[in-house]
Amino acid sequence: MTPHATVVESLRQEGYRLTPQRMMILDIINDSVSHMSAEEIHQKVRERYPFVNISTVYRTLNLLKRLRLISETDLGEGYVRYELLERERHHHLVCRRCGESFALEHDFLKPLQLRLLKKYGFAADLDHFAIFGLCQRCRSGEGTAAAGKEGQHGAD
Amino acid sequence: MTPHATVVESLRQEGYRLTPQRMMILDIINDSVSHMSAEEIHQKVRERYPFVNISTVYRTLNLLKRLRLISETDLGEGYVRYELLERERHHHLVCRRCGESFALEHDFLKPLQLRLLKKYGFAADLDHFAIFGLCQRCRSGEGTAAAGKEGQHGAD
DNA sequence: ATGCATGCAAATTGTTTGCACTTCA
DNA sequence: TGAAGTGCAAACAATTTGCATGCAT
Repeated sequence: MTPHATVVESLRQEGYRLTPQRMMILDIINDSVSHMSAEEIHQKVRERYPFVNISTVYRTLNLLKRLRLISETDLGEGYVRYELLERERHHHLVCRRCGESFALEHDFLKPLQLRLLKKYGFAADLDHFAIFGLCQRCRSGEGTAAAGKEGQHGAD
Repeated sequence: MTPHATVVESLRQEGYRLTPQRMMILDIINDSVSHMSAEEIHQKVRERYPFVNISTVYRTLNLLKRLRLISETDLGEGYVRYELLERERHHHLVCRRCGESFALEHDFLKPLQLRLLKKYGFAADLDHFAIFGLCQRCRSGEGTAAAGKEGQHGAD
């Protein structure tokens, strides 16, 4: 599948070249069901064409990020995940105890976004947020305490 | 100034030792006006007692974080900042273009926190959030584009 | 042709860890 | 006295960068 036309056009319009590497990386991100890490993207790209360097992946990711074509999300895993911004907005509730991650509809954050815009004229990038806390199960004491990461991490 | 009694007691009650290093680190965090990086804390501590190692700082910070006595905030600077959780909650709006940071009262996030609790039973750690976006000035085109960090970064 | 893009390897950097020594409870 | 805490240095791992080469426009 080819990257959605808008992404490609965004690149061209800004004067960036559409190299095979960038195409492949875009393809991968576009095809993926969920958000991927740089390493995962690199692996996938190499399955098709083994000579793409990880630094190229990072450089492309940074470019797309700067152009706001992809979002960057820190789920507290020690690396960040990327995803096309075209996708339907969604967010995550991440339990700091058991590590479980729950989806959160974007509508949940819309009021906040709107208030920030109205009161401060601040256009928040609430594209793909991660909110840390304690899930219901862990709160009620029966937490599995599996892969719990401590602390409050970033939303992208 | 001595760390607030509650913090000290929290430590003791959990069975942790109250070593001079931990005291000093707590003092520093407590005295500081704003949130500090691990490196800054280390520097300050060394002004008083030059033999405290950076790894001890990190270990102490992680301990306090685990006990939820301090918050960890990622302002997109490449390192995280720490702060006593006793403090009055506040958050940040960080402009991705000019890098400027604006304070945001906690009341702004309370509705979200409440809704997450009610609907999902999820107790969000909305202690010290950072929300990235475009500030009013930059939106109106007169952005200074000073230290702009690209991408969407985490709240702590 | 010419400057943007890539590959490669080395560097960076915040943070963590292993281990021996120390010290508090 | 014995586990918890510390110092030190080395390890880590994700990401970035310098530079020579290559390719798109």
